[in-house]
Amino acid sequence: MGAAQETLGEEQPWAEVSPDAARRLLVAAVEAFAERGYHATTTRDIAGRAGMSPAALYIHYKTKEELLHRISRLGHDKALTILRTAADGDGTAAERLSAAVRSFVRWHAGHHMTARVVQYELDALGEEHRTEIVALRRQSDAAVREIINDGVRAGEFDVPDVPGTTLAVLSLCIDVARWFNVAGRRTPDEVGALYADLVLRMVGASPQK
Amino acid sequence: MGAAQETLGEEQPWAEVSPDAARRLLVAAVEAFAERGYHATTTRDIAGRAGMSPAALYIHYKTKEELLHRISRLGHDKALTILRTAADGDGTAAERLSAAVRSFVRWHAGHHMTARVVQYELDALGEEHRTEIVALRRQSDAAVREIINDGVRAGEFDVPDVPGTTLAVLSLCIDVARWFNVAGRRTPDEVGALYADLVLRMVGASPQK
DNA sequence: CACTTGCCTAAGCGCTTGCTCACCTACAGG
DNA sequence: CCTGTAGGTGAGCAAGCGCTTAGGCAAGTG
Repeated sequence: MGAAQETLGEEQPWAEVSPDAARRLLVAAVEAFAERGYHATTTRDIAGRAGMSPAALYIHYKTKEELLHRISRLGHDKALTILRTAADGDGTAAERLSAAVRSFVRWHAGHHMTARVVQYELDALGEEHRTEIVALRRQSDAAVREIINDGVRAGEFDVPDVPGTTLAVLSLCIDVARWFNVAGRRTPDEVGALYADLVLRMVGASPQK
Repeated sequence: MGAAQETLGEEQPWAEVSPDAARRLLVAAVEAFAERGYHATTTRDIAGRAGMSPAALYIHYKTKEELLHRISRLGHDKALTILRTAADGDGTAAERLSAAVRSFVRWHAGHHMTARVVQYELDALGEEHRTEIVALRRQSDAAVREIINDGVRAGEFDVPDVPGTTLAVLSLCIDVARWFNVAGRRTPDEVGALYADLVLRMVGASPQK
């Protein structure tokens, strides 16, 4: 149901997870965590959604927290890849910032279930796993700050507070996962385009077509 | 500890809650919900923080969910008041939008524990309570949209997509509650000023001092 | 004084939780 | 044919959950 809608997007998700039973459990966990939150989700619920008995979960994952960590890790890897691809691309700073926001937002809207878990269940992770994930987030931050700094140096942007603006841009994009609704009026593409425009205005780039 | 820092802000919080024991429980619940989330917080934890036995909680509140509802209701009332005050104030649309964002963000940063509970534990509420709160949120949305519409009509703003931009502005402000940290480098005032500037850029208002 | 009222606790009930364990089945290799 | 391995189940344990109950104590009122 929910997962099917998400699958319609760009690529087959979680293709890297095997065997099949482990992937089905992980998909079920994403749905459950996104709908009810990590702590409100029971292992029986996850196993049930995957069509298995509660005990089957523990053949593929040591604990419920390991499931969350796997989801969080894969999601953050994807998010970082999106931002780094845009940051390392060709073109002006404005073009790269626009591409970064557009694709980052599109991912958060199109995979809003995964994104919700990835972005809002951070402190349900154990100590070690959380520090690992926080390191990935700092790299995402660096990628965006890099583009904005480039734009300022090139005279394309007018940004008095680069770290603050970087924070605001990422915050704006991430929060899409909270409010985006499949039944809503906007498609992920439309939100991406709108947000790219808004962010260019935030950095004082001359409006582009 | 955490509550003390929050108290340093504008006014004595939760002054409207009485008797004293009920207020202590509510403050304890805000801290606990903000730190660990509603579902991960136990009634024993809340009562313990308030220096009472677990059973004492049920003298003042029927259920744990009623505690969350009270917090959510008071918080949303406060947030709506802030936005309506700014929207109904004097001055140009740019001045009113700037004031709205500045005070709204200042509240989310200064009372980030309360704000976190208010903004991110919505679906832990029961059916009835949630619909009540959602109605308040729609009013907040209307207040901001009102200002932006005024600005467009007056020719002060250049906004192609008013509903979308309204959504983005509110989203940007709300997400402050997620990342704001007391130990961080920025004060609530500074974040408010930064965000007011960014939002004016988003609506294409001519830069003001 | 007796009696009510407001606020609180110790004990614990019924249930659900994350997780385990003994056992089952399908199938591949020798 | 036997045996090892991968992937599954039903039953259930210990712990913790939200919440209730019976009762205690201090202050206010007739």
